[in-house]
Amino acid sequence: MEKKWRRNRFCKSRKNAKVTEVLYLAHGYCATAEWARIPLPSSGRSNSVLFRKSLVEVLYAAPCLQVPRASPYRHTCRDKVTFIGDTFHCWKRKGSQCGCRGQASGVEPGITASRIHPFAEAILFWLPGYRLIKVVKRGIMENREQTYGEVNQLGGVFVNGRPLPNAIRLRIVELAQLGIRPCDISRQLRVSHGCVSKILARYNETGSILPGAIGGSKPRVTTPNVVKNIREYKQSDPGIFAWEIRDRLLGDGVCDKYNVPSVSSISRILRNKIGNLSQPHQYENGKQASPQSSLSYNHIYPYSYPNAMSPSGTKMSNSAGVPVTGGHVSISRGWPSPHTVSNILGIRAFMDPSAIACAEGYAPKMEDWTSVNRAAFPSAHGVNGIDKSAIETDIKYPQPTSSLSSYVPACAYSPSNQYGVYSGPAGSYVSSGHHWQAQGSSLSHPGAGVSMHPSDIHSSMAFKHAVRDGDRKPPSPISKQQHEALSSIHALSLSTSSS
DNA sequence: TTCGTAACGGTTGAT
DNA sequence: CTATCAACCGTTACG
Repeated sequence: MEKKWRRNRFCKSRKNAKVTEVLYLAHGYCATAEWARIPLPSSGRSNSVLFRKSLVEVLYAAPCLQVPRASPYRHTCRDKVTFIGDTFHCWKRKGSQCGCRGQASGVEPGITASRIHPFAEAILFWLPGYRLIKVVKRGIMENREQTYGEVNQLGGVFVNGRPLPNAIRLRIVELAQLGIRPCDISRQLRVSHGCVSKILARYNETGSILPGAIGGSKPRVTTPNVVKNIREYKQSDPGIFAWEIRDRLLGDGVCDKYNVPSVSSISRILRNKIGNLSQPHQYENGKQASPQSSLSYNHIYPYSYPNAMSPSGTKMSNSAGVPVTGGHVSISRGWPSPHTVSNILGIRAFMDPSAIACAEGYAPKMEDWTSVNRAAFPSAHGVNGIDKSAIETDIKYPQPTSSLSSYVPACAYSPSNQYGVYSGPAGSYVSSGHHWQAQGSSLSHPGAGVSMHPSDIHSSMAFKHAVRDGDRKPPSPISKQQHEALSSIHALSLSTSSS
């Protein structure tokens, strides 16, 4: 934290450095007076234009404070803000209504500012006199040990180290296909532009919206089959060099360039496993290699996912049922259905109750994101169908009890689970030149204010064959609630705020 | 202003 | 069971 602070504190070249600082204060990142004094003006009215501007930008970054641009301060220099219908009322500390009002869209009555956005209350405490009175550390940022989510500068919620929910990733791609600029997508979805750029670039390259496989290790290259071949080479030519063995492994097709052991590995094998050639086949006698395991690590690497779950919930070995596409790193993980948006959205699971039953491990976690999505993006879905008990089963990211719970993300789905929302090893998408151009008529109208219905997307949008991860994951269906979450994402208004 | 990218701090899962 | 490692993540700041 302090590192971040310093990085920005001394980043004089950035015009919006103060914005960042204010945001960090709002996060509760730097709650001590010592920290707070440094960049701030000592008194109110003598503040610089830049600083005032910065505060305005901060306020605009806070989604709860959709105040008229004409006079943001008039509405925000109060301690409390309560939303009543579409009108928000600013309150003084003592509880008397000051009469300031403004329009706030998409806000339910009676919700306080801090529930709309974790920045809000801290900013409100900050603003009067432009002096730091008190930094209110909200629950979401109160204690790092209890923090399950963070808020970026755009007000979006994210979990550090974890991928964005697939629904949002999909939304990014959808909006891009509608012709919306990445910067606008970034603002609208409150996802950093770097992330938008990355996801779009990846989609452009691979046709998949999926994140990469996190964790795990590279598959062993010294498979029993490789060891067996090395032994045979050594037996047939005791004076053979390790690099010669390596060449022969490649030449004989035992390995390819992706999984051929290094010379040092071969040396180690020779030393440790084949050192005593008087005991031939000791390896096979001890650890009988399955015929599958010797087949094709080369087709799995570098995106092996040995722990991927099969639809039946049983562990699937890497090579079991892996379609091998000659030499190419096809890396299918046994996805049976086409890589269409419908499958990406888990429609198959939605239609198939038996499949839903297989997704129990995933459902509650996605639900956590559902709540996040609902909070962050005004949705047409008014009814919250979240299964509380399902949420509570997430032991890794339990729902906090603070009033900010709607902001707290609990994106704890494992990669395999997350991937499980998607399915399909390709086939339906025909790459045709510009990936970013609309591929269906219903998506080809980048006009302003377009409201996109989920069904439009489902029916008209198809994803290219995913050459990375998507087609290597077994299908793991999603629940109805997850589908609802995705729908709520789709129900977003596409109106972009041009700056 | 927009966008690509590297640094960063984080998570994950195999070993 | 824990530590290590190498993959990936999204945010941030820079250019």
